[in-house]
Amino acid sequence: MQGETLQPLEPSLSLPERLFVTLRGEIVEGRIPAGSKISEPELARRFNASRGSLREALMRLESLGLLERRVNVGARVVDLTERGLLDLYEVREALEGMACRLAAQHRSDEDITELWQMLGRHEQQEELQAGRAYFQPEGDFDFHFRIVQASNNDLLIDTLCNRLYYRVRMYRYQLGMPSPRAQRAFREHSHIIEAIEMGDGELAELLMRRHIRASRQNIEKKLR
Amino acid sequence: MQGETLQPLEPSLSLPERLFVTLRGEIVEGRIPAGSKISEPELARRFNASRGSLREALMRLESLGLLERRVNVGARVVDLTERGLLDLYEVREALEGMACRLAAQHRSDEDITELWQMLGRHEQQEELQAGRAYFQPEGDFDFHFRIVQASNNDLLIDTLCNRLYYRVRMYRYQLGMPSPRAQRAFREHSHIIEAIEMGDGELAELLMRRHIRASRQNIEKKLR
DNA sequence: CGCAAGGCTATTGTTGACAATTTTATGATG
DNA sequence: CATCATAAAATTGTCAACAATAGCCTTGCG
Repeated sequence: MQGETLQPLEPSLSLPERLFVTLRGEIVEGRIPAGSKISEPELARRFNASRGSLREALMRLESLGLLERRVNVGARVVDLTERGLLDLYEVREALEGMACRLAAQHRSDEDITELWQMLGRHEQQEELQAGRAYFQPEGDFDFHFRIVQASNNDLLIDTLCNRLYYRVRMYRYQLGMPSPRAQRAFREHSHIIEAIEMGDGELAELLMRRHIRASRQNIEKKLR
Repeated sequence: MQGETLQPLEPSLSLPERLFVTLRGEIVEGRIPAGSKISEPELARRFNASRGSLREALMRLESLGLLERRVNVGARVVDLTERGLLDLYEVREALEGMACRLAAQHRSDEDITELWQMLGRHEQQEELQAGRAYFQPEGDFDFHFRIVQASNNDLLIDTLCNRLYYRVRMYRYQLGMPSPRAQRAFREHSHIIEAIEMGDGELAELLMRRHIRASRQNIEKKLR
C-alpha cells in the first residue's frame, strides 16, 4: 500500500505544517470522524511521514481545539455537541459584532469596494443557482471573513479566522447547518455593508449581532 | 553545566507538556526576553530534553501566540507592541463583558458566594499592605478569572483563561501595567458582583466593559 | 460462571543521529 | 575598502529505533 499524497501545498512549508493543514481539513470535513481515535502509526504510514513529524502536527491540532489528548492514551477528535455549537455562536456574536463596529470606525474605501464587489459576485452566483442556498458554499464565509479582516485588530482577526472559523466549518459540514433563506441572508449582509460604509459602527454591530443571533436561534429551533 | 530542573509539576504530565508550561512561564515573565531568538539545541540542553520533545512544546507555544516560527529559520518570542496591547484590551472588553452578562444570567449561589469571599480576601490583603497596588499580584486576575469561569460557556472560558490571559500577564510583567488606584478597582469589582448577584446581565456587562475600557484608556494615556 | 492476576501486544513517550538549509566566516577581486 | 563568491559551522527538518505505559487476553481461583 502506497502512502497517500498530502494536500498539494507550497512545498516550501515544513512537513509538520503540511500535515497540520491536511489533517485539519480532514477533521473539519468529517473524513476523520468526530469523536474517533487517532492512531499515530496508522496516520504516519498513511502520509509517509515519521511519527515525530505527525506528533508536531497533532500538537497544533490540539491547540486549535480539534483534538483532545490524554497522556499515554492518545488523541481523539473532539465531539460535536449542541452545547458546543451554541457556545460558538454566542462567542461569534460578541466578536463579529465588535469586528463590524471596528470595520465601520476604520472604514477604508478599498475595504468598502471589495465588500460590495464580493456581494455582487454572490448575487450573481445566487441568481445562477436560483434558490439554492447562498449559505452552503463559501459565500457566507467570504463575507464574515472579509468583515473581520477589515477590523484592523490582529488579535481579533487571528481568533476568528484562524481558530473559531474552523469550528464553525466543522459544525456546518457535519451537522448540516441551517441555510437561512438566501434572500434574507443576502439582504442582511447588504445592510451590514451599508452601515459600515456610512461609518455607523453602532448600527453595524447591532446588525451583525442580530444576523448571528438569528442563525443561532434557527439552530436552536432545528435541534428541538 | 548540569541541566536546569523543570518547573515542579505533576510528573504524570508528559515531558513536552512540562516543557510547554515552563517555557510559557519564562516567556510571560520575560526571563526569555520578548523578541529574542529561540535556540533549540540550547534550550534542549538546558532542560535535559531531546529536541523532539522541545519542538512539540514550541509548536504549542506558537499556537498560543507566544512564538513566531519561520521555516528553516527558527522561532522567536513575539514582540510586545503598543498596538498589540490595545488590541488585546479591545478584545477583552467584548469577551469579558459577555462573560459578565452570562454569569448574571446563569447566576448560581455558589458562584456568588465564592465571588464575595474572594473580594473579601482581596480587601483584607489590601488593608494589610495599605495602599500598595491591589492590582499588582494575582488579585485582579483572580477576579476576572472567576467571573469568566461563571459564564458557563466553555469556548469563552478557554479563549480567555487559556489564551488571552497569558498575553495579558506578559504585557503586565514586561511593560509594567498601570495599577489603577486600588480603591477604585476594588469598588468597581464590587459593583460588578452586585449586578451579577441581582441577575442583571445588562448592567453587569456594562460595568465590566467600562472597567476594562478605563484600564485601556489609562494605558493609552501612559503610553503618550 | 464471574472475576482477579499476570503476561502479551499494540500504542505512546523519548531519544540520538542523519540530511537539508541557513548563517557566518573566509578570502579573492575590482 | 567594499563586495561578491565560496567554504565552513551551526541550526533546523526528518527519521527510525528504543523505552515505558495502557489495553487486551489468557489463565487460574473462588
